[in-house]
Amino acid sequence: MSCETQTVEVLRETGQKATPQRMMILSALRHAQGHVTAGDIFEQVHREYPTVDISTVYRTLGVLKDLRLVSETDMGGDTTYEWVQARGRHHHLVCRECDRIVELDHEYLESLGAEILAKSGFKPDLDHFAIFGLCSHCQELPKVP
Amino acid sequence: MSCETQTVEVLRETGQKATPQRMMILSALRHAQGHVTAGDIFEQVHREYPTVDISTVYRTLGVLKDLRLVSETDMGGDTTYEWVQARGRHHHLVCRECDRIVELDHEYLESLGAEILAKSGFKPDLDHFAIFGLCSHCQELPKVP
DNA sequence: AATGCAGTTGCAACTGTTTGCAGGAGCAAT
DNA sequence: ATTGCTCCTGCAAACAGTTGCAACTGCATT
Repeated sequence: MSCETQTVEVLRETGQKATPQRMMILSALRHAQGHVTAGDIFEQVHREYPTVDISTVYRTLGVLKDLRLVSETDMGGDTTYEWVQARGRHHHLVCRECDRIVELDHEYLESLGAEILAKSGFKPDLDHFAIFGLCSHCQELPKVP
Repeated sequence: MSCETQTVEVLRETGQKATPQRMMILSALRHAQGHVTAGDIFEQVHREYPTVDISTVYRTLGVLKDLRLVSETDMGGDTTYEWVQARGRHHHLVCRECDRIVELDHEYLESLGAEILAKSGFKPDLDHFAIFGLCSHCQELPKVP
């Protein structure tokens, strides 16, 4: 079963509809390399289908996020979205001084998730985290703005 | 040294100024129970000092956040702020189905922070986290919107 | 007490994101 | 193929939060 058909199934199973707008947004997300903003997607879809509205993009991203098909992350600038199957689970360390971003392997959060589930019964979504802090470089600097 | 004086010192040491507006925002933050939004603070300060602008509130919160005197957290609604000394480090588990919020002890994140620092040299700010997921109650439910 | 300058303020305009609404369209059943 | 119900869409208006700017002010220095 193709990726497209599979997503359509998931939508229908949850009582939702596969509209042309959604298909184009889906396609833009899947073909994107890495993280994209709602604006990026809007721009791309708008080229082929000029009447789509940015609110439809946001609403579709919301639906896909609820279905856990895309991850939503705030890394300091505009909110970014990513097709989760594209890259698997990974996270980001965002430096609050220099804004540099380093990737973090999922394994670091795996045990945290298991621990929280075991002790409180809460099942955390640990698909895509942004953790702010100071990178090794900026920790040594005597704070020069 | 009082809490007020101490904060004023921190501001001056970093080349910043202790203005009446900032003092009132500071006071509103410290006397608040728990998390407050920028709007809450604005409303309170505005009563005594009607000419303050909401942008001043946001800018002051930004300064205090950079100084690590307040924490900033997105728990789903408007961004909330908290005077860090008031409650110490704690975190929140936010259910994506029912929006219920459970507190999480700091100890769960302590080892994660140490591990990240040891292996990547990045020093994460783990003052106040919001972790989204499914609470134990909603995991059992057959998804009723 | 007066000075000078860097940091701060209020305003207004702007950004990204969300929401209410009335019309439109997908899809399951017939 | 038609129906009918429900969900979805585009629009416009609203929202929280940010930014550029000219005027102002805290405060270190004298």
